[in-house]
Amino acid sequence: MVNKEIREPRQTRSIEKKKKIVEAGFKLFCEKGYHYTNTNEIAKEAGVSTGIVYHYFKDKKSIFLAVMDEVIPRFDAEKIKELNLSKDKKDLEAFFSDLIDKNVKLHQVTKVAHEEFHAMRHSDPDVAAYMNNFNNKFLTEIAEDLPALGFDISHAFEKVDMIYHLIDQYSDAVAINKRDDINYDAMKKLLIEAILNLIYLSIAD
Amino acid sequence: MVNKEIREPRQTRSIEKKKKIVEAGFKLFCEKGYHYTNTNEIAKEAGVSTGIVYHYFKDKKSIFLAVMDEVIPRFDAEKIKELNLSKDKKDLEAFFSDLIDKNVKLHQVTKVAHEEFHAMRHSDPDVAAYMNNFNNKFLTEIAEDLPALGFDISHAFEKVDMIYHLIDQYSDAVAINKRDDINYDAMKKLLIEAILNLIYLSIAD
Amino acid sequence: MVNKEIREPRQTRSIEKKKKIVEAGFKLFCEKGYHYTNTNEIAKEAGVSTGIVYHYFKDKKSIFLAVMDEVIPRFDAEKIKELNLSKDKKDLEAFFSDLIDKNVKLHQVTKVAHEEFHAMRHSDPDVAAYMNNFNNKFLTEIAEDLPALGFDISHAFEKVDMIYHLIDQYSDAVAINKRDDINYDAMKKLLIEAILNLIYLSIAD
Amino acid sequence: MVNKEIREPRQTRSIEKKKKIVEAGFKLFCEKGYHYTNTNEIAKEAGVSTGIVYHYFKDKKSIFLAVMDEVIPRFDAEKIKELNLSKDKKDLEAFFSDLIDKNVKLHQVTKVAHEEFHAMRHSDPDVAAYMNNFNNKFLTEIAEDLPALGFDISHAFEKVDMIYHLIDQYSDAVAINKRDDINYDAMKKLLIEAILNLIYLSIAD
DNA sequence: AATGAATGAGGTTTCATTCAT
DNA sequence: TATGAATGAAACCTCATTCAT
Repeated sequence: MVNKEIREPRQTRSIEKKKKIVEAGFKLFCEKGYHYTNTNEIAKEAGVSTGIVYHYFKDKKSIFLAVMDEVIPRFDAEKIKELNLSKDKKDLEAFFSDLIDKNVKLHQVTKVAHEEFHAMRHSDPDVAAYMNNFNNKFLTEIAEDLPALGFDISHAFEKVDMIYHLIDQYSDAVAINKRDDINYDAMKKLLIEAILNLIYLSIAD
Repeated sequence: MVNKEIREPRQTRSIEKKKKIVEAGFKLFCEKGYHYTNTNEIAKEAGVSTGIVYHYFKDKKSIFLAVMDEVIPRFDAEKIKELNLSKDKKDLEAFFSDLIDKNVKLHQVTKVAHEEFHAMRHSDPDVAAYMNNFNNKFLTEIAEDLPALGFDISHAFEKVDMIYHLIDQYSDAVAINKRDDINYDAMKKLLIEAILNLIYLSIAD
Repeated sequence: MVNKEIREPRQTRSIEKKKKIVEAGFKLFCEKGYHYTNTNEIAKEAGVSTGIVYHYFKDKKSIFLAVMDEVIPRFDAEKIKELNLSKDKKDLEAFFSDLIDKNVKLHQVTKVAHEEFHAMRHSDPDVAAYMNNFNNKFLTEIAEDLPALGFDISHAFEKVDMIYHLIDQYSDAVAINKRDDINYDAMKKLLIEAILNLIYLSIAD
Repeated sequence: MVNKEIREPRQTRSIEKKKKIVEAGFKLFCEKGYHYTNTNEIAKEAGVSTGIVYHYFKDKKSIFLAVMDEVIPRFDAEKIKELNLSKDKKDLEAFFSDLIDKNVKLHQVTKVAHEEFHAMRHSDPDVAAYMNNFNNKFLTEIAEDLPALGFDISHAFEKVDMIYHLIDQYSDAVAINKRDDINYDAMKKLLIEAILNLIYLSIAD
């Protein structure tokens, strides 16, 4: 029917309105989940009319995708910032301790958002593609940057992937799913040891 | 001739019907996600009428809860079976290699289910409570069994948790989200080394 | 998504409900036109709920198609009945006079319906295909039946088509779009003469 | 240097803009039908803004009415031109053959428009009034012109009407709704014969 | 005279749940 | 127990029209 592309508004006020919709979507998706948030609520939360939402977005899912576009890079930007910040660190133990602490905090803040993204990933191929692609790119970049950071290690891509998930898993556990029988401080020490061991591990091809 | 009908006891047939509904729900939730599966489809897939679904279940969410109740233990039973099966193994390297391979296979089937359960956690406190407890209980059990299996290691709970997630993460990567720049055979070797290192790692409290 | 075929209800009460929806659609489409009738109105007019409409029909257009399916054959059945009725007529002039009169009356009754069908034909290919097919089949059948009726004329198909439209056009003019400067009685006589001439006309191939 | 702008008179530019909107409306109404064309599309097709459309036209229907006002006369002007062009023809057979051919060509373009106008007639009394009058006026004019063209025939109005519709019907069939079992060349010959017969037909009042 | 973002009522359709049988 | 037709609230989305600029 109508060739209806998603508008990229030029004027400042318009961009702000689009942003407001994305922010409203982000807030509500986090609070209630994608499927329990309806477009009228998003419009109301953004302080705009129903119609204008569809002026800027093709459909509800596009709002979600825009939220991801907006939010995920914001999170990962913070992660990379942490990384750069410690470029000249020689004490790897302290570096990872720091990195882990920061990641835990980030998890505490972004928890709901990540959960929702994760949830959507399952039932929607577009979301899945987006998230997989993003994570992979992120990890590949880090692995590629390692030599410049002074690390010349074998199987960098594989190790970075493993380390990333170890840290993420730990952060997740601390931030979201705490167990009584786990000593998280001890676990953190184990984690750092495991990471350091892993970095200098070499295997026979 | 005497009309001698074979009468299936009602309760049994009921239970079977209920089971069919749960199986149908499980299948469809995995395939399409909770929110994209409707009750008519579940009924059709189960080979029963729409109405009867509401005879056995209060509402749609109850079907989901029943699926969790029914399905998650089944998976974990399989996992534990694998573990028991190799109780007498002395060669840990070979043991973990085997365990990883089996977990990869299991993953392709269970991952979708787990993701869906995880996804629902966000929008429903009942699901959240269930999920948070389950995995934890499973891991706690394994850690508690370790001494009986001949392993007397420090920080068993923490290590089991880390190892479990390392393996799970690897399985996930292989089964679902493969990257081009990763050599998964090398990664597996690294993984096993890391696990073995971790097991005998000791840290100062 | 869901494979949702249009149900063909078996039970009598269901069939009646489906019929009611079609009748309601027919009535409202005639009164207000397809685009000015909404599905809620159809449901209300049929005395059913909105939902059940979509139990029997895939979408709004399907209701329209069903109305056509139901109504057009009904009209044409009447036309053909007239034709059979006069199988043994020898006086062609009287026969056509009669046929024309009846067609005029039919036009007066079916006018609105036909106009609506015609209107939809333009903007909807499905409707167009249906109507073209129907009319063509109807005329072809008549032409094929002519020998059995005792008429062995050349170019029967072409002639039947022309005669049909001549009569239809006349009926339309009388029933719907009367002009002051036309003497419709005289026109009818001309029409009959033209038809008779046409029947026995032969042309060189 | 004197800033000497060439100033297009406002009114003229306005009229041109209005014309563009009408042309756009005509094009889109023909292509997709009135109800499937929205005002934004018309504006875009006309190369103007949405707002300005409502400066020149009260509402969407007014655009349609303007399209009719503008377009129908244009077509009929062409038809009459064809007629005049052959004023001095003596060979009626050749004349009609030519007229038919030209009408067939014209039909492909005008038919869609006429159908749409016709369709709108049903749901709108304004359109109905306009349409009912227009064709009638056109045919009346031709019939009144006939004596001046050298034809002094009885029942001119009725015959012109019938001939017009015979040709139109034929053109329609050839241009739009071709059937396999019809030989359109033969049909054309029959058509011309029928017309000639009709012209000189006299009936008893 | 001109723009195009903005409005919001209203349309079509879905689906968890109920109910007559 | 069992059926599946029936309900109707609520979701997503469209579009004629208005309005701030």
